[in-house]
Amino acid sequence: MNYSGLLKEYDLKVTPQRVAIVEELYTNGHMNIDDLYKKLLSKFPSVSLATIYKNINAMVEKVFLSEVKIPNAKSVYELVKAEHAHLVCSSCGHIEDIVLDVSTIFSEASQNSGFKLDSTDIVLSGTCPKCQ
Amino acid sequence: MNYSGLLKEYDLKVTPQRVAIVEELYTNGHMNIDDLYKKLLSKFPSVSLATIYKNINAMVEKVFLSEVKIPNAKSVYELVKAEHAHLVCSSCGHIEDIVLDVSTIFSEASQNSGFKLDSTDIVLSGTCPKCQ
DNA sequence: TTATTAAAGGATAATTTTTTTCCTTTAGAT
DNA sequence: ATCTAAAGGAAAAAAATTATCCTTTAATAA
Repeated sequence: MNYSGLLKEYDLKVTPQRVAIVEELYTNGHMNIDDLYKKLLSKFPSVSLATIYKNINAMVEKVFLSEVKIPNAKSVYELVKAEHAHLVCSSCGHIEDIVLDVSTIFSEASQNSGFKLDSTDIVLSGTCPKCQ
Repeated sequence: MNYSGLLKEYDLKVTPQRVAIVEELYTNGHMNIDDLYKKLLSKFPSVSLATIYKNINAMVEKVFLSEVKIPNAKSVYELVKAEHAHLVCSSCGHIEDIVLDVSTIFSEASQNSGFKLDSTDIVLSGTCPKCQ
């Protein structure tokens, strides 16, 4: 995967720290700030936590990453991709993506509320196959 | 509405500060920590922010309140009630409840993932009627 | 009603989390 | 190779949350 290219597409200057962040997120799917910091520290022993924050914020700003708020846990970040929901295992914390057909819910909600909707955030919690 | 009774049902000692918190949430539906603190300050000029935190945590612990994580905003709290989703206006910040039929999504997700699901957190964002 | 006690409130300190500042380094363009 | 705006790192500052300690009070029972 061409991480530098991805960063450029989103008007983000390519630095080793940024490439590492994107690489980690690409590999692990969902990570919180601490996960990222620990991973980056092993590659860049002097990396600063502020660098993680500044970069995550910049990437979210450019709509290259998105923040996923998880019940009873810290937010995780992921690369922006096609719309999807999230599954969270309350037992082991594992998070995975799932594509759902939300059109019914979407129209049901618009009609009943009068809102002009433009995005959905769906997190389903339960127990993953391994933890059952 | 009998706020003291509600608190007792959830094994929470009845204090004026707690009654005020429940009253505010009952009246306003969804409030964040700062909203609550400001409201309580007007009734109890010497109330401490720590009291708000301690009580909110206690009430969440007893499953009397629940935290709702909102995209790009602070969490809000609400009285626990029948399952429902949330609508958020990106323009004015207004939040309202909406009851949706999530059974389809629920079974779709369980079947495709193997997760044993037990709760859904759904936040739909858009523009409310007033802001359109 | 009063006395007792465990819990809650308030003030403050301590932690934790996140952002900002300031200076040095570096990526990207010339 | 040079220049410049932006990024990194260290540290401080700010913001958010939790803990501590003492006082007050709600709930219980005498």
